[in-house]
Amino acid sequence: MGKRKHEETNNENLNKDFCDFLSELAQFEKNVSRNIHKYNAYRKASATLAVHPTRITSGAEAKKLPNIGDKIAKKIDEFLQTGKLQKLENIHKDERSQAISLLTRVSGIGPSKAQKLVEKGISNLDDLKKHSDLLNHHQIIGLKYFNDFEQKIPRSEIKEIEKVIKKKIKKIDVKYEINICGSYSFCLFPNRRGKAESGDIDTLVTHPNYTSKNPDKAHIDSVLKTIVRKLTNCGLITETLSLGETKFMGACQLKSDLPMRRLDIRFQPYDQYYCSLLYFTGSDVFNQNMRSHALEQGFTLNEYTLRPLGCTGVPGEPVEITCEEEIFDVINYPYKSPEERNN
DNA sequence: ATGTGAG
DNA sequence: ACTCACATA
Repeated sequence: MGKRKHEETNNENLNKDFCDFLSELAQFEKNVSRNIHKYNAYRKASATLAVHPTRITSGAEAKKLPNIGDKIAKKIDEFLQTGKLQKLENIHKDERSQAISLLTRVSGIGPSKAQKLVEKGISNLDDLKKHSDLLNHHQIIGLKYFNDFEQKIPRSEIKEIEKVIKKKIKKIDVKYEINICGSYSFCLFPNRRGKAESGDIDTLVTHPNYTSKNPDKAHIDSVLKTIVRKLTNCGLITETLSLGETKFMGACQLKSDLPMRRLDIRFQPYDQYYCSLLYFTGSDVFNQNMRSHALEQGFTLNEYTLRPLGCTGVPGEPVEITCEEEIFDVINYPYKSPEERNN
């Protein structure tokens, strides 16, 4: 999902047109100007407007909100008066900017690599295909499946892939626990949050014998590699982008007439599994809210653990967690099923 | 070790 | 925000 521009904003955003141009400016600053501060500034401004309950009618009005200063206020006025932004018009006309923005959409190519390629005169995907010698393995696969990787994955397809993954892994040992996270989780229809489609397939795996206390490095290394080998042999996994002790990134294909899909598999310690599951199920906004609630209750929650905060603010020993509900329970937060975590 | 990239 | 994997030095 890394390459996708923006998350769906929830209930009717009255300032969506402003958010759109701010997001585009943010992308430009990140990918072309390589100015992370401006990138963050535009993103924050966009996020502020996205949740603002009323339609903004002037720059001055916007400026009263947090994260919006002089410059953005002026842009809002310009947009309100002319329906466009000269700065964006210029960017659209600029071939170098367009080339960098395009190359950046290839999985594995970031702003730095894109800039180097454009300096070498490469400005589109055909040029890039002719110069695959300049790309690493990840980037070659990203280019090969450029279109496939930008397709959303229907929930029904993820369900099928889930079946194959579970079947193959359980065949190694039924004690493995396997969950598909991300927007897949939320649903009544297809994904853990139940959204109808996802950008990629994020799989979490654990085994009771593998805990953070008892890492047994050599062994866990062979575990993930074995899983990946089996899923490759059965034809599901088609490409490996990276494979470490705890994380696989690659591609899979359910049927030959379907697109290649991005697949990640993480092997997590059993004692940290439910914090991970919560974290990777998201949504991002939900995680943020839940974490700040945890803080109010004197706990710190991250990808791995839920820990009480001592009076000095130092985190204590992790709370033992055996299911997702328990995390909600401990911090006194009303339980939300994955489908209810879209916000 | 450091930078890049993904998520 | 933070971590993992990789490439290069």
